[in-house]
Parts: sequence; structure tokens; C-alpha cells
Amino acid sequence: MSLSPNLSVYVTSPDSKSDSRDEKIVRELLQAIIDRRLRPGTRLPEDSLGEAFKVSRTTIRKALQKLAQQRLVTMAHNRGARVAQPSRKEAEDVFTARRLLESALIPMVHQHQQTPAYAELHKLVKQEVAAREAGQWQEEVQLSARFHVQLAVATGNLILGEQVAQLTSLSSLIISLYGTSASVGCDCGEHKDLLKLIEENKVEQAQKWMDHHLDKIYRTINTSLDSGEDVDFKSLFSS
Amino acid sequence: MSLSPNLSVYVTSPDSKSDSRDEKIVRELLQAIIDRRLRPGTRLPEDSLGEAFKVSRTTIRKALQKLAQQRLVTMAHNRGARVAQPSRKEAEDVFTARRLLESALIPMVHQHQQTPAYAELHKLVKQEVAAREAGQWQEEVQLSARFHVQLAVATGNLILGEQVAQLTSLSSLIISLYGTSASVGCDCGEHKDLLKLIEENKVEQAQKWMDHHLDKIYRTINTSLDSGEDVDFKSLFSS
DNA sequence: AATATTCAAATTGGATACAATCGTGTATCC
DNA sequence: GGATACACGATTGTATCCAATTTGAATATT
Repeated sequence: MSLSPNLSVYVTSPDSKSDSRDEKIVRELLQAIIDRRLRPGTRLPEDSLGEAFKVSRTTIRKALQKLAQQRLVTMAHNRGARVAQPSRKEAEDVFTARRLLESALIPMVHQHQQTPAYAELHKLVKQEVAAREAGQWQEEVQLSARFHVQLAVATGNLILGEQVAQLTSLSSLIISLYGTSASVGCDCGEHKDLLKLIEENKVEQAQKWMDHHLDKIYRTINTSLDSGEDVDFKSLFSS
Repeated sequence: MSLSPNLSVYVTSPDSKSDSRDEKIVRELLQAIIDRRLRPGTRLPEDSLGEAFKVSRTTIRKALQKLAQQRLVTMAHNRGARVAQPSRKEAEDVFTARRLLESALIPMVHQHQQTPAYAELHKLVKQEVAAREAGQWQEEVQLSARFHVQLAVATGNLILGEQVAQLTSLSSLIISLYGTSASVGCDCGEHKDLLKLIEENKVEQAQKWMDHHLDKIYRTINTSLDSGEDVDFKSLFSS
């Protein structure tokens, strides 16, 4: 059961040898997107990307197609690929889905209790706090995302792990698009509290906490902002 | 926001004109897989597929990659693609994820109450019963799957809809692989009961019903059966 | 001067061609 | 006789090529 490229960005996968050329490119692009080095709407021409990665367009297209299926890039016919600009509706859907999934899987984490998973989670919390104190902005965001993914992986269910990983990547993109200054550092360090609740068998409280946590993040994003995505003018100017 | 090919198999999409060549192939292959006309493990050589669909390998490859990302086909390096053979662990994970997701989204369906969605659900139940009574085996399975997907779509959340669609397709594959004779017709017609519970505001009961329903289906599959997937002979014959 | 038409540059979509790799069968060597 | 080495066939991986489409600008037209 091989890991999807999306998951492999978050979990420290020991199988770094099974890198086909295009997966490495997928990971690098993915990383660049969630690091906000590629902003939403940025065009992704196959030629220049191929030149940058020193591969042909064929390989680039394979990578772009994979990202497109994760909704991280959009591909319009004959008009190329660009970094996705999720609509406000889509943003809401993503966070709603996350609240549903991630609070529902907490009982599984508790049930499937495995020491190594908890150790990993504690480590991530530690690193996250350290990154915040060091003012390492990008690192902190990345670690926060990894915490959420790792929690899903701690259920022992890879399917859930991948779904959460995908939603987390989309969240990064959404925050990159609609996020205010508050979206970034507002709620960090608190992950420790969640972990504590789980370990103290306060499962229901932990679920509520997670639901609240994600809702808070969603509320920080500025949904009134225009996304700049393609608008359906036909319905907008129906005279 | 364009539909993924996976969803478009289940929902009656009016935008059948936006079919790029490869999406049509994806849908046909997907349909063949969930209809069991392509059994798990079947090799999918690019040449012969290209010949069958009268397109080049490039297009076939694109289609196969999309299916691979949904875990419906596996692609081994230099050894081609074949219809996936989910491991027993993966089968368990899929159904666990479905129980989590599909029971959790029921409150949303109830909350997002929209008349057309309910009409569609009632229509599907009707057709499902009709198909069963007519003894149309494949049709019935297909309609049952569509019910589950449509329920997720009825939340108004396309992200959830797609995730459930993906899990549903995988379920079909899993049943095709491990399913016993009981896996097929055991629990049909009951979908009506679920719908009734939701409409009567008995949300919690409906959730329990769904959880039970999926658990029942999972229990019908024969997890003791060998999947035929790549086996680790070394550990199997360690003398 | 404003609008419409045409043309050219750039970029993608798809097909073909070549190189790399894997599995299998055969031959050779011990 | 058995095992290793080699080679062949088949199939995939990647690059290149050509046609199709879009986009923007320049020119023509009213």
C-alpha cells in the first residue's frame, strides 16, 4: 500500500528511494504551494517548469495532473494550469469537511492507542512551539498542518490519513488566498491541550475542542474578499 | 467548480458536453470496474486499451493515472497498470472511513434540507426496489451506490460528495474481490427506512442506522479469502 | 476615432518515436 | 543435474514532434 504524494509531504516517510521523477516534482510544487511561494492563480506553464526541473513537458504534465486531481491546481482546456483559487463556497466546504472528519476520528485515535504515534505527536507539538518562539513563520504553519495529518494517521487508517492530508493542503491554499494576518499565528501551541484531553480519556471534550479549533481558523479567513477566480458572467449579467 | 470523474459516474450530470476524451475513458473504466466486468488484478496494458478506445497511449495513460490516484488501479514501475486488489487491511479501512463519514454527515443532510435532493433520493430508492424485483443484479448494486453518494451530495458539500463517491467506488471493488453471495442483495430496499428516519427528524437514530448498515455490509465480505495480491513469500515460507 | 477583422506568437493537446527496464526463456558452466 | 549468466521479447517511461487553440496586437474599415 503505497503512500500518496500528498501524505508523503506531511509524514516523514522512510521510503524516499521510491521516488519516481514526477512524484518528486509533485512534492516540490505541493510544498511551494502550501508554503505560499506559489500564490493562488499563478500560471504554471509546462515549458518553463520543465526547464526548471530539467525534464520534458511530459513529466511536468503528469505532475500537474496529479495536483489537479487534488484540486490544488486547475487545468482549463488549452489554457494551461494555474495554482487553484478555491471559491468561498469551496473554502467553506473544505473546513466543514475537516470539522466533520477530524472530530469524528478522535475516538479512533483514542481507541487505537499506540505509543509511537503519541510520541510523534508530542514531538510535533514541541517543534511547533519552538518554531513559533523562534519566529519561524513558515516552519510553524507546516508543523501545525503536520500535526493534524499525524493525528489522522494515528488512527491507523491510511485512507483517513490521506483524506485529511488532502484537506489540509487545500486549507493551506485557502488561507493563502483568503487568510488575514490572524489566520497564521492565532491558535498555535494549543495542540498540546488537545493531546492532553485525548490522553486523559476526555474524548468528547477533545472532539468539541477540535470542532472549535477548526471553526476558529475558518473564521479568521476573510470570506468577503474576492477570490479572483473565473466568474460566471452569464448568470451575473443576465439581462 | 468542476466535478471529478468519480462523482460524475454517480450523479446524473447535465454537463455531458464537457467530456475531454480521457474523462470519458476514465468513466468507462470506472464503470467496468464497479460493474465487475473488470475483475481485481486484471492487467490493463496501455497498448491494447489504446487500441480499444482508438486513442494513443498518451490518453490512456492519463486515464489510468487518474484511476490510480483513486486507488482503483495500481501502477507498478515498468510493470504496468492493473485493477487494484485492495488488501484486507485496506478493505477494513475503507469501510471504517465510510462509517465515520457517512454517519457524521447525516445531521448535515437534515440541516441542509432541500426538497430536490430528497426527491432525488426517493427516486433512487424507488428505482432500486424496482431493479431488485426485476432481478437486475448490476443495476441494483449501482443504484444502491448512487444512493449513498447522493446522500452525501445532499449535504450541499461537494468535497464530502467526492470523498464518499471515491470510497463507494472502492467498496464496489472490495466487494468484487472479497464479496460473498450475501454481499449483494442482503440489505437493499432498506434505504427507504433511513430516509424516513431523517425526514422524521430522528437524526441520531438515522446515524446509528447508517453505522449499522455499513457494518453489516462489511461483515458480509469474506476477509479470510486471499486477495491474490502480491504476497510476501519470504515471510510466508520462512523455514 | 472607434470598432471589427485578420494575423502571428505562444502554449497546450495528442501521437509517435526512442530509450530503459522487467520478466522469461535459453544456454553455458560448474 | 543444478545454478548462474546472458539474451530476447514485451511493455513501460520519457522526449520530441506536429496540429489545434487561444491570446494579443496590428491592420483595415466605416
